[in-house]
Amino acid sequence: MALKIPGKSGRTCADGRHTEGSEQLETVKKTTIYDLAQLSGASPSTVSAALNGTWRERRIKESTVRQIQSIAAREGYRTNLQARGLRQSRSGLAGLIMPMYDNRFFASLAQSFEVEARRRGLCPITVSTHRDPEEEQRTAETLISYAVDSLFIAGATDPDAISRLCRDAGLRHVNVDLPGSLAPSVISDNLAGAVALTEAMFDAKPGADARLKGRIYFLGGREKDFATSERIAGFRKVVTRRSGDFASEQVVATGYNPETVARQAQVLFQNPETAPRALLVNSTIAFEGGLSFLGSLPPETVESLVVGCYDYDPFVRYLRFPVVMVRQDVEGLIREAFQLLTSEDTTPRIVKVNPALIAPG
Amino acid sequence: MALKIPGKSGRTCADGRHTEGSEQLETVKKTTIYDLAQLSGASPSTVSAALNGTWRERRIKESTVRQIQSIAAREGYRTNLQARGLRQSRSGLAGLIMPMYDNRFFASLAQSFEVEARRRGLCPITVSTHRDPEEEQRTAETLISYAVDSLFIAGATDPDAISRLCRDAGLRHVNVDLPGSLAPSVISDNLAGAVALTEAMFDAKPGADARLKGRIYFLGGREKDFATSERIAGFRKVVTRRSGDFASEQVVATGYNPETVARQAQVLFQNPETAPRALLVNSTIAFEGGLSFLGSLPPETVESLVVGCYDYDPFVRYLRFPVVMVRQDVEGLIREAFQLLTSEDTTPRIVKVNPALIAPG
DNA sequence: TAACCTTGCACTATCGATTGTGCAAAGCAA
DNA sequence: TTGCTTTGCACAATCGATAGTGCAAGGTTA
Repeated sequence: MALKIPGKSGRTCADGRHTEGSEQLETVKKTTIYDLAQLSGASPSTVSAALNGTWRERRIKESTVRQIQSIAAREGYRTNLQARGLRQSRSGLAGLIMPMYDNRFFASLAQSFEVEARRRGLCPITVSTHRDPEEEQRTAETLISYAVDSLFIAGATDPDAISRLCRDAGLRHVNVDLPGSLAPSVISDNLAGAVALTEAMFDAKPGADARLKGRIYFLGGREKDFATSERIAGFRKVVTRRSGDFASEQVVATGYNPETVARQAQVLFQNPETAPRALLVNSTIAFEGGLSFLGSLPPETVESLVVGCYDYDPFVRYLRFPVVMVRQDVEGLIREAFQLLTSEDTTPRIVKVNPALIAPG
Repeated sequence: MALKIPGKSGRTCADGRHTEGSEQLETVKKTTIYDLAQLSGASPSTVSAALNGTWRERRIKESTVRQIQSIAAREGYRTNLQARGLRQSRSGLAGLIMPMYDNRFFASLAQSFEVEARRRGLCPITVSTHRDPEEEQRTAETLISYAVDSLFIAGATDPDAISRLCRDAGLRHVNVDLPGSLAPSVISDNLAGAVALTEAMFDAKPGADARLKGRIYFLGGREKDFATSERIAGFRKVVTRRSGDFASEQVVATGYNPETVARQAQVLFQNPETAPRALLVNSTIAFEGGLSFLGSLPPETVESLVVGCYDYDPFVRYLRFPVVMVRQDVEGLIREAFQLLTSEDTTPRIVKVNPALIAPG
């Protein structure tokens, strides 16, 4: 499938220009407020005030300030933020801990997070932890040690463990996407999303209430997962109402692994009596597995199938068949998260944000 | 298309548990080496050495060390990394600046970066800048001010501007994906990739050399972009050789915007004499636009088309028609980047890493 | 002109670590 | 016992900023 492109070697060097070169990496001495004090004839504290904006309240003459500022600019002065952070025990950093980057949802989450953080004058910093609980802890500890001013914990395996760390450090934090019991949490309304998605699947073709009786399935995810269990509940609710009937076999949720999901789909289609007429796949990752199996079915079977995906990926819109998707309101999640963070009330609670239904086409 | 799911409101509160509550956020006083010194009867410097691993060379008795360590553990001591960083003028942080997260390539890049950084005992930190040159500069300055130990600059609009900032700060850095002239750079071998992709498109159906003469097009990207121009060169080289002919109209590269690309595709297909029989789309973003147009064509036209995409997305494999893709060797890029960074030689140069061809199916 | 207020800044402690240096006690050889 | 080396640690300076406080010079009011 993946072919290494035959080049001279796996690695090529070229273009050994020596235009400017960076000679003395270690020699550079960064200019400090003390240097500027020397140069301007003012004291370090005056220089500091002139440059950090507190000069008015410290009653420094405006002309002095301007002079210092121009010298600072000339010398290429940059505030040492570690020193400032140490003194103020704040850093101006806002941290986001996520499981991974290469997933539409988390990628957009990071994107929105950065926008909102910058809007608030914070420097956003993102670290992913690969769903490794220890890595999560270590990362949280590290960020705390750098005195981040706030921490967003998205999709952590153990949010409460991180909460405890934050609490010990007196650090404001929120859980996003996966709730915890020790801090405010913002999550998608998975139940509402699943209800809407399932309804949409029933409504996709006329006469579905009877046609889909016992033939609509929920595929992918883990029943114990908070989000999955809520989604299953929504699915079940609608199926029961529309079909007048619900069997536990209609839920196959034993993981996200694409290969596993593909196998499970295959099993579902084996018995023509009960073969799916509608398939709700939980997450794009599981969906990849579903797709790789559906590709092996005869086109007419696939065409007659109603497919839903609880997650969003733009390319899914261009598949051989229409797919109803649910997209989480990432901007909404982040906005609420910042709101929770800035509110005085830090009692643990859950705020739900409604996702959006993405119709096919 | 996107319907707000009708809930009671856009926002729901629930579950106002008061289990543990975090009362005194501001009150917490973090324990320092001075506290531990008090508790253990040792001096702060001894405590410091006991905890940071330098105790052997400072000739501290092992029993003392153990005692201090156990007290530290009991008190939940965490090193204040800002203080350490200030003193050592190093931070233990490795920074990555990227344009965005929600793109497979950059997402994987961040992922690989984190793995490699952790392997080297660094704390990886990623910030995206939305292709905004000023944001890039600001972010670089901020990271430098936090004394990151190294900086990876991926896909920056102006790598050299960032290089200058780094140089002034004596900071090791590399360019990734987009080369600069002031620092070592690691990039994909776009020419080789385009050559391989174009060849694969010619080889997709027998007798293509004649059939595709004047009917194979390059779509998307900007000719001035470094990567795009290299890819066009590769495309052109193969087309010229296989068709014995190449017209400048066969390249339509005026941006990545999906809507624009869709329009341009439409124009290409208007004249049946010259309508594309093969289409190489540059980047998945442009590909989205191409897809949305192809969806409007009669299925048989699309089926007979040979499609290539210079970029990778797993869902593209499940489209109505086969697509040859090129996937950049992200792990390779990052590995080379770290190598360049740790080498003593900081002269600007370019290292090329071969991408991989992903055959359809 | 005395008493007081305002302006404009300098001095100095402080944040929490690291690190060069000094020095007493213990150990050892002569 | 003397003199020297090693062991084990304490002291104090330092990184670069911020912030509380003090104080002289110039203005104002009575």
